[in-house]
Amino acid sequence: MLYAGFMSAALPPFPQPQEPVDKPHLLEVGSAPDEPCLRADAARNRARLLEAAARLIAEHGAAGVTMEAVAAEAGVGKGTVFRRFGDRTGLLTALLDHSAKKLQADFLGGPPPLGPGAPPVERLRAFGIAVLYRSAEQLDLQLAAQPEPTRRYSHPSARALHTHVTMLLRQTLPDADCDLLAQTLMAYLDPALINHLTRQCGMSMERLEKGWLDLVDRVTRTGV
Amino acid sequence: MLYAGFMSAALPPFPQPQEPVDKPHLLEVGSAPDEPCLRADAARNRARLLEAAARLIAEHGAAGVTMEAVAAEAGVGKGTVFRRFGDRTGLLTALLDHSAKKLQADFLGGPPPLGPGAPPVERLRAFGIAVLYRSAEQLDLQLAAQPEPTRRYSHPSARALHTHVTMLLRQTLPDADCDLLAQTLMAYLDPALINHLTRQCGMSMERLEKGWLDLVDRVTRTGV
DNA sequence: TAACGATCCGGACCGAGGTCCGGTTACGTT
DNA sequence: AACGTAACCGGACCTCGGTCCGGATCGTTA
Repeated sequence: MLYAGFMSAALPPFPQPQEPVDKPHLLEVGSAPDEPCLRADAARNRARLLEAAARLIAEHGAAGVTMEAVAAEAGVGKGTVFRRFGDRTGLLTALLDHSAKKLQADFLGGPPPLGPGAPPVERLRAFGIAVLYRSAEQLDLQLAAQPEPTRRYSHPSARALHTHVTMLLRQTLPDADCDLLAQTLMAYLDPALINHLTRQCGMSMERLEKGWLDLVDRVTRTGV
Repeated sequence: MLYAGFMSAALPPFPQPQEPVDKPHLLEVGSAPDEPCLRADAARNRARLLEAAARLIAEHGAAGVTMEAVAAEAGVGKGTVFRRFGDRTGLLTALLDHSAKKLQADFLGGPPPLGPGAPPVERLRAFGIAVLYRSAEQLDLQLAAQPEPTRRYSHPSARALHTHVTMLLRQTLPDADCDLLAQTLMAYLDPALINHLTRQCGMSMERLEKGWLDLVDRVTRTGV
């Protein structure tokens, strides 16, 4: 099983034709009981689609899989795919949802140094390493799931990570513009960059890791 | 006139069907006299296409212009557009070529603090500000011209900037992994990020500017 | 200037993402 | 159990980026 999170939330009363429907519900830790829950057939199809996508991607690579093929493999109409996941990015993102939620759980409530309990800078270091390796594992999928430039940073998952880094930074550098610094740190962990450095420049993961630790040091080094 | 650089280089002897043809010739400072020069009609059409594209983009925005429309506006076949510029990204990049070359000339041979003559850190500061404002001016075009994640960092223009930053860093931090640090600094100047921060988060350019100066300080701050 | 070959042109063609809407199905209600 | 409606399904359809190749052009050589 590569996927998870089969429940999803529907939009407000209005079934306005062709809208996402499958918002990434990260960070919704026990809030509003707002889960209309899919109709039985819809849920079944959703599951089938994720399975089918995972199968095809394992076989042909994320880049070589067409939406129509996924629909066919799932024994479902093309419209159903788009109704459920909005667009290609949405489907791919849903496949990453499991590991995304796990990561989030780890740094929100897991054991130190990733989770609470360790000093902020320590957590920051661990965070980077964790993200680095997670991205490396699923590079192809991460790349294929990357939305167009306009949406890249507004994506809920990206914002969650960014928010966390900002918080850690603020605990260390109360007077700095942590929002911007966090953005910079996150940029270092961008899958596209990791891809470039490892596959096109031939750098080793160890080097990237060292680079992260060094970067964190430099950024958090308080005044001269 | 928004465009420039009407000359272009053709590929080796073999006219292998459907290949770029219009490589961005940045960094070719007076090297090989390797410029077969386009045939008259080809050059004429290239110019027409750039004009047409600039017109349409000014009118409908970079995102709302189709390749076919550009071809039509230029009174040319669709195939001609792709033969000349390879793909959509290629055409958009060509439109940015003028300002790209100007920027490059400025920091390679212009007056300090951008050009040689000022201390490296000073040049780095000026460089970031310059790139920041250049991107802000042509945000839409820069966004639309951004290639897919896999090619983003390998693009010649990006590499040129990166190389320069690396050099400046190495003059300041001879013992650091300047390649990686440069990548981080460049990431701060990514058009997609600037777009997000200014238009989606509502930050001011002044804040971004301060952020850059601060970042450069932190990164170049030599050991405790 | 006539003829020839390399280069280029154009628009029909293809594949893939995304949309639409008539028909179908699930589920609460009576 | 029959019914009504909201939600869902499917696949035809559209658009747009990108490809292909027969035919037209340019520039050169004789």
